[in-house]
Amino acid sequence: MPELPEVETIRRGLLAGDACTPSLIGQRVCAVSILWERTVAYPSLQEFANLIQGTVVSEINRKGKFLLITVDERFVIFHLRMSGDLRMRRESDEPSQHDRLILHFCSGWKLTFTDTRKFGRVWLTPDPQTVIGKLGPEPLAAELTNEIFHEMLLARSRQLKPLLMDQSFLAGLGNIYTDESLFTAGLHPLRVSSTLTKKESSDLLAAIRLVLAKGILEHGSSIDWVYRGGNFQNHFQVYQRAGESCLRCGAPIQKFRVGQRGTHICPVCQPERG
DNA sequence: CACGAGACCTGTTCGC
DNA sequence: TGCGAACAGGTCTCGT
Repeated sequence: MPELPEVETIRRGLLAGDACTPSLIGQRVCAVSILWERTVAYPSLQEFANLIQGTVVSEINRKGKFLLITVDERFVIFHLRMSGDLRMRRESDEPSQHDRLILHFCSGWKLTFTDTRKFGRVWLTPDPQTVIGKLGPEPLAAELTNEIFHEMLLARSRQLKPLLMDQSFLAGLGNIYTDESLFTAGLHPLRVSSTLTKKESSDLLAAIRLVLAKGILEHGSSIDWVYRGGNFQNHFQVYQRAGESCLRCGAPIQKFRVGQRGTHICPVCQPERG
């Protein structure tokens, strides 16, 4: 599920709650269940359980694909990786087969971290920088200007797709939103970052922001068996559309591998040479 | 520094 | 129908 728009959707849901679910804010932790030990990246299982006990949730923030939940003077930081999901459930609700960690609240609700593939991780730390300190800038932040972004691209000599997916370069893009952004910008995934003109660079940043904003507006993408109610999958221009017609020019969408990741382009709209 | 391969995991889909 | 291979929204580590 989770790239920036999906994590942001989860954050907003936990923050606001809905008709059937309370907000995560204000919940007091009365116990924790750790069902897959490797889920806890830091500290030890024992310390994690001891330190979180009795704390109260006061804030939910996001940086890139990380979700930061403030509990008293510390932060519970989740990374959902490939298949993680977070939701509020009643204590009386049936446990899910893939629950990996559960925060039990005094209110009778619980926050369940469900993660089929077990790649997801959680940290509990007083200093978030130890976990998210190496992340690049938020693509949606106003401080990231066209000039800065162009300089960032010129400072590297890397293929655009792996560079955009590098979280230390830019925080939040994954496979789907990278492919969609490159298509929107009309740039080939293998273009070398240092060759981009000022215009191409600002077009790319605008494309990234447009695609991410649409993704958030549609509550993220719901693919395969993991369904959260997002709708962005119905707006894909190239992702998962190999062989289908480009919605802009009609040429068949191509799929190939870039750095072990399935990559989708329109060969006409995204020529190899700029 | 840049890049590819392998590892970490489970579940679904595809090809024979 | 059955079975193995390939593939999936991510990231880390290692070798070249």
